[in-house]
Amino acid sequence: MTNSETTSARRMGPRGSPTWHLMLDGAEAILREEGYAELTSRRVAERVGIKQQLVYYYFKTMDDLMVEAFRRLSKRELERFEQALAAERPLHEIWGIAINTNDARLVSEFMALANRSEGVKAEVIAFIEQSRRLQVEALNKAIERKAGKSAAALPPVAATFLATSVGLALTREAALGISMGHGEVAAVIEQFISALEP
Amino acid sequence: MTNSETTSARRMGPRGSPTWHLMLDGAEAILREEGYAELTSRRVAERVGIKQQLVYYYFKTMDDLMVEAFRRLSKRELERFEQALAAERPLHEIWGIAINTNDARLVSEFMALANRSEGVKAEVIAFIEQSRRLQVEALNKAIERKAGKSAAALPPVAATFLATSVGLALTREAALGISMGHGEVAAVIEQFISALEP
DNA sequence: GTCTATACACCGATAGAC
DNA sequence: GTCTATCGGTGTATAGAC
Repeated sequence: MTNSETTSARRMGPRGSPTWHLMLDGAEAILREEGYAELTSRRVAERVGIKQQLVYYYFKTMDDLMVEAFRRLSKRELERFEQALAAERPLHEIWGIAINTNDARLVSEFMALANRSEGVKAEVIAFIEQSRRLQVEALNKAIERKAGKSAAALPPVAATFLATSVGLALTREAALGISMGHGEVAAVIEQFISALEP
Repeated sequence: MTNSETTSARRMGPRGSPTWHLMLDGAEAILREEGYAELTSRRVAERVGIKQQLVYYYFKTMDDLMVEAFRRLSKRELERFEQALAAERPLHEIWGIAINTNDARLVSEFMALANRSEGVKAEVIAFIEQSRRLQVEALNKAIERKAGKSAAALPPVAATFLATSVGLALTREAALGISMGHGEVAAVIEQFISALEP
């Protein structure tokens, strides 16, 4: 009875259609510019120039819309990662991605969202673990390439974790207008990275 | 005319009264357990067992309530910092505070809130800068104490930034149920800290 | 100091016409 | 595929009685 599948299934639009993508574009823009508190069916509709109720033709609930939005973003980001990490100095690439301001806000909004939506949470966890896996793999390959190097300096997983978390903190603070110590930290990290990956 | 000070000032209760604190306690609990999306006058009232409208007797707007809540928390945390940092191995103390799960959630909710409220934003910025200043000061003193030591290893401000950002990332991921690489990172950081502060 | 009454905006979601 | 109509719920905030 409480099952939402069996009866009275509302009529639904096709996943992946142009309008479907348009709505997710709108949702992304709202998250990026205004934060998840403003992510409502009405605001999405307003943004893409359609009526509010049409959102529910393409997405069963707002929660579904959020999950789909993150899923799409996640896929896109992971592909970018794979491409970047294939370069010869993956640690440099990881650092470059980590301090990229553009998607930092978006990612952090989704992380906040993960605390309120089980569906989003599952996707966020999968994304973090998968990107870490990719990064570690890339680092391992790079180490093998110049084999015998002083690999004992830092386990790959620790290196990626460090780069990612420091990069996130830098961009988050920069968004607030804080810069205290940023120059010093960036210098230390970059020097360190260059030592590992000449 | 648009000034909210001049006329028709609503009747307001005293700042700092027991009920005032009670409401901030409720607000903190909500942020900690449910996130800032649930921080509404109705939920606060429900939590502390009073009527919703009474919130507006003690706080002009919900935004004011949030600012006051962070102000009170901030003061409390900075006092804890000052006390902890007076110990003989401040870097160890900073790390201990950074991986303290308890207030991490609270702080990160306020950071998200800072994106939506100018008032909260100003307080958050002041807090981050002040706590960093305290940490750097404590580290400098510790370095002077065992003077001549290999201080060139890492600028104090970089050390505190690293500890804080990695600690935050660890606790945030742990809250999501992720543990991949955490052991390795913690080991690296702790070994590093012990090398600087034997 | 706390309550009742109340206004008004916005939200998620459904039903059904075109 | 998109629209109109519409519901019940929840949010912020104010006015005024006790």
